[in-house]
Amino acid sequence: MFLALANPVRRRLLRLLADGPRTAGDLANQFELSRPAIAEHLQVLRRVALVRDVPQGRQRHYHLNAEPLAQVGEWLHPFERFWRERLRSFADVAEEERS
Amino acid sequence: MFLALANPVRRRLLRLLADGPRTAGDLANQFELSRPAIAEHLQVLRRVALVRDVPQGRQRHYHLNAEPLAQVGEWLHPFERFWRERLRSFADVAEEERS
DNA sequence: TTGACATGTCGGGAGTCTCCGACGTATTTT
DNA sequence: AAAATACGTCGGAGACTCCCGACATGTCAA
Repeated sequence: MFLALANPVRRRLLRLLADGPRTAGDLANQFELSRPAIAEHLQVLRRVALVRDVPQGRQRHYHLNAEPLAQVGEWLHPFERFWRERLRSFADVAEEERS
Repeated sequence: MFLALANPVRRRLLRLLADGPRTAGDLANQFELSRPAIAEHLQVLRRVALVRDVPQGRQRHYHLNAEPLAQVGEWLHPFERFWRERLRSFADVAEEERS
């Protein structure tokens, strides 16, 4: 999961798919990389269920399945208070200065 | 950043530090790994500013600096709607079934 | 000052990641 | 049926990750 997100190409793939489904070749054309490289990245994303593929004729439409990302959100949650607290205290200071 | 979180040992280090500062040796004792291994993980976390170290005598106290994690939250944000929508529609279905 | 202690860093081995060209497979077109 | 298209996967090269034992550095205690 975190490992799948550790690669910038895969993160960009996910962002692209957030705008709607795309074919494998279409996705590959968005990068400087070779088509096999993208195919392998898509395989990684498929393994952690972040994308699903729907064969359609000789093409293959990939679409996002963002739900597993919720796990990341859950992991992140206990830490949120740290930067939110910091933001709140910053706001408080601003508040104080205004009065 | 994402790369730093890609390792389970480093994620566990961060969770440990969320409860308060600890010395390097103390942290190392929480793992089956050798002390040098932990020292290197801490170096990675230091490089992305997720931890800070405060030398104190011959020990070194590490403490969490969670702010860079906000970047992860920001990256995640555009995807949140996907699973939140799904959760809402699930709730709607439950609501419907009850009536 | 000498010895013990807490820690960082180096060298190197085993495994993994990332990438590519080449090849195999299924589907559509001619 | 044959050629073209859209893919996936394989073999292998190069870089990187993770780990450890050994060593270096700095600090406190006797």
